Amino acid sequence: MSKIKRKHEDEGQSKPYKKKHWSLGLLDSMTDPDLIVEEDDLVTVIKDKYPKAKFHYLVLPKENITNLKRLNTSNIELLKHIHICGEKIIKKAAGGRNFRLGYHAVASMSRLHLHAITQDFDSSCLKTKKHWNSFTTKFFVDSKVIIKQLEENGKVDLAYLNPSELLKAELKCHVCDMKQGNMPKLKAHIKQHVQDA
DNA sequence: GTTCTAGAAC
DNA sequence: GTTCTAGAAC
Repeated sequence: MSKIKRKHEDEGQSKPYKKKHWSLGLLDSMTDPDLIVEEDDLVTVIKDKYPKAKFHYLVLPKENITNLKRLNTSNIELLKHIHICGEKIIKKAAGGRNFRLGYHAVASMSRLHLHAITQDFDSSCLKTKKHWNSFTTKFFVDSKVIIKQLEENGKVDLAYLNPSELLKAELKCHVCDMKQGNMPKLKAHIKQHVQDA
């Protein structure tokens, strides 16, 4: 089941191939049949291309909303819909498992996306301190917090979190708070919590 | 966001 | 000598 490649379509006499910037990659993923899980008029649900846990999905609006800063009160209903879609897919695919629904305080990839991710963090794609801290510190902002902020302030502003500092924090187990010296040790450590969950 | 790899850390 | 991380990528 190899997927069809289409990278040579710009070869030949036509204008030179101009590669899209990596930060726009989610827009391609949103139309990739291999990644799409569910879809409706408002959102697309895809599998994260580099999942950081056994179950890791992204819920993205079809509307061109770049990031959290672009949100205003008119988007509240959309955010609630995104939340429900995340909840639904994770319960359907990974029913009974612990999971979180949230946004990265500062996302690398364009197009607003909700992470729906189980808390096993059992994945070979989870490699760096930045990965870890982006899902286990306050850098990961619960969807409900975002919605509440939008309702109360009419906008989302997370500057108070000092996001870039959060990513440099010491490695700490998300279950028992035990500090770990490096990523391999952390990954070995969290395996002992799997039975608990 | 990932890949690659130099050089730090062990 | 091997493991691990952090920074460049035109």
